[in-house]
Amino acid sequence: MSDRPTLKDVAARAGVSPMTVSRVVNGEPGVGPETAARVERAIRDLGYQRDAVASQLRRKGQLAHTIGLLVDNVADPFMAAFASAVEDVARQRGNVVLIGTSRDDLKREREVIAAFTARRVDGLIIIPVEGSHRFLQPAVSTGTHVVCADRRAPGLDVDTVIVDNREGVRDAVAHLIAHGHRRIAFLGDRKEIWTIAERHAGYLEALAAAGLPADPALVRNGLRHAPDAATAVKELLEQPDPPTAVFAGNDIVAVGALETLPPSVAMVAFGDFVLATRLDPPVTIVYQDPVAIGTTAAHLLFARIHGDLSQARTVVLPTHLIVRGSGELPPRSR
Amino acid sequence: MSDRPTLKDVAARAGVSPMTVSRVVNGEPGVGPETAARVERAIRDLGYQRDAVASQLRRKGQLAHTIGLLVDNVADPFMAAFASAVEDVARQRGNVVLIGTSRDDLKREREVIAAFTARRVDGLIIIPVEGSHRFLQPAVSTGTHVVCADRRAPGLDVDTVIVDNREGVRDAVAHLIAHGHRRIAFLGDRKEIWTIAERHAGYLEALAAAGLPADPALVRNGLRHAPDAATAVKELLEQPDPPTAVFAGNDIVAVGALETLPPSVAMVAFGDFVLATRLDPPVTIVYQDPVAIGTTAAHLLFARIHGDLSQARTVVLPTHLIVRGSGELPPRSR
DNA sequence: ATGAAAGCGCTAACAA
DNA sequence: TTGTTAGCGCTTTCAT
Repeated sequence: MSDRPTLKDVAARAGVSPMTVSRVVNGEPGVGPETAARVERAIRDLGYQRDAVASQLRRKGQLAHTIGLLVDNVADPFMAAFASAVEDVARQRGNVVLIGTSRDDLKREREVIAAFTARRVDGLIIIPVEGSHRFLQPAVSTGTHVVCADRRAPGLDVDTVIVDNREGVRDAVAHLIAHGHRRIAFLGDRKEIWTIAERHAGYLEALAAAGLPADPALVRNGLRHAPDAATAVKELLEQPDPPTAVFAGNDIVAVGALETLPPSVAMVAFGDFVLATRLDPPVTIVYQDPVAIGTTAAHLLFARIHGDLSQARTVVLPTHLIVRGSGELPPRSR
Repeated sequence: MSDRPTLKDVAARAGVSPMTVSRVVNGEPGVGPETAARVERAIRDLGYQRDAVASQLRRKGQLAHTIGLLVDNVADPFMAAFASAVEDVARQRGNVVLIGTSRDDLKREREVIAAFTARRVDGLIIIPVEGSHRFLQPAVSTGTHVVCADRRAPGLDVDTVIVDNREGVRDAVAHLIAHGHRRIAFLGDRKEIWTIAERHAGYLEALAAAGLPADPALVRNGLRHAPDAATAVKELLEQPDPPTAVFAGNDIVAVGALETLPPSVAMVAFGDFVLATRLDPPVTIVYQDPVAIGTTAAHLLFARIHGDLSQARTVVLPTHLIVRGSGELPPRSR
């Protein structure tokens, strides 16, 4: 296990100065073809690879070609697809991606982001957890660009890519109402999460628009994992005057709910999931495109990195109601 | 957008030498409490954060506390769960993770790995694509530790974490045979992928052990996406003497196959997937634990990074046949 | 076309 | 306890 070869080693072997090697490595002009060939040869012989760390240090104001990506949980299908899209764009642009997870914990988010900025990333794409993100301000003002995705971050004036959660849910709940439902349950993850709060608001707006009462007994929040949702559904259906329809606030909740939800109860879910079309009835969803969110966020970030100085903007991507059956069931007393 | 403050800036503000600030930042002894307090203050005032890049450069032989993780595709649920586990262990150990994807392309894999090693990662965890990995040898011999996960890499003598694919499939196909099936189809992803080749081998072994002929017309490989599998199933069932059971070589193929597979045809799938229990019939699977694979790989890597010099070893994790219904259906002519 | 000197931000090694 | 000097591997700047 020897040391990795340096510029100097290559220079010595090729019988030139380190500077000449540097020029060859970086494809800069001003090296004779004969010399260049000799240097190339030495590079290959030694298996030399430029040290990006050292290079970055000297090139002041230069880019690290590294971005940081912070998600809540990579194992979540939505975030996995999102992260995949970000990585793809980054790669096309010759960047590498540092990935980290917050697990819905602001302290952890701060630590991960600190570890990223300590490594001088050029920018960050984050799915922010609840809480103030003012701690990012110093990084932002010293040139680290930040883009928020999926959720807004309060007190942070940066580019943001979201979908219109409120509208998506409003339409979906109106859809259930149009099919005759009056008692519609809302199942959500932690309501501190921005998207969940928005979706809950959309739910309430749809009820209000139809002149229906909002019964708190039909709302269950804080469902983090699938089994939580399964239990919540069971409890909801056991109470007097149970819901005839259920709105699931995200894919994980939907999948959990489906473990205990009888096929006769109508359902619409926010976000798509595998095999939703294969269930009986197939599950009607509010579709959002994680790849589009990731791609858009990445493009915004790279625009900033490459000098875009315009005002921070918010891109709102559309959602689509995809009708498959479960949301069109009539209300049915059980 | 000012420059980020350096050690020197802090030193000037606190009226001490840079070295003293360095000591405070790194929690080293030999600084008077009074001085330390003044330095801390200056650090906070300026919003100073240590530059990990510069620090790493000087501390020769020291660690970057960064590892590289290469998967085929982060959006794949198996790899997402795997990556999540790796990230978790890395974080616990104070490391950050560079993530990259190969998309089943050796050239891309090489490029991503080169980008990682150029940044002096302490180690790599890779799900290798098909092909020689000898290009990693220089990195390995200059101290970059490598662990392979999920698949073996030919010609690379490094720690490897896999499951016993062959045995898992053998048992599953034997299970189908025990339930009376004689014509069992095999649906696989690209057979160049190590796991798929192993699974196919297990399939053939089970048939041979039961004295059944291996009909090539029942084998479909190269199914990369769900729709490919759906089409393959349709074609298989249309041919004369169609299969009465199907073995799906991975979760993606399974989900695709289920789009067109009639409930009367038996099925066992390799790898679990969401809602497998909710289908009719629920899907019998060969379970493998992506989190265990990721955790094990990460532990092996960190052991190496921290000086483990023992011979490269292979950890083989078990699989489990989880009986749910679809694999216990009797053969039925259609 | 090539090289020498200096320095990026930090820390190892050695004073004082 | 504190500071000085040198240098990590590279690139900028300025010479030749």
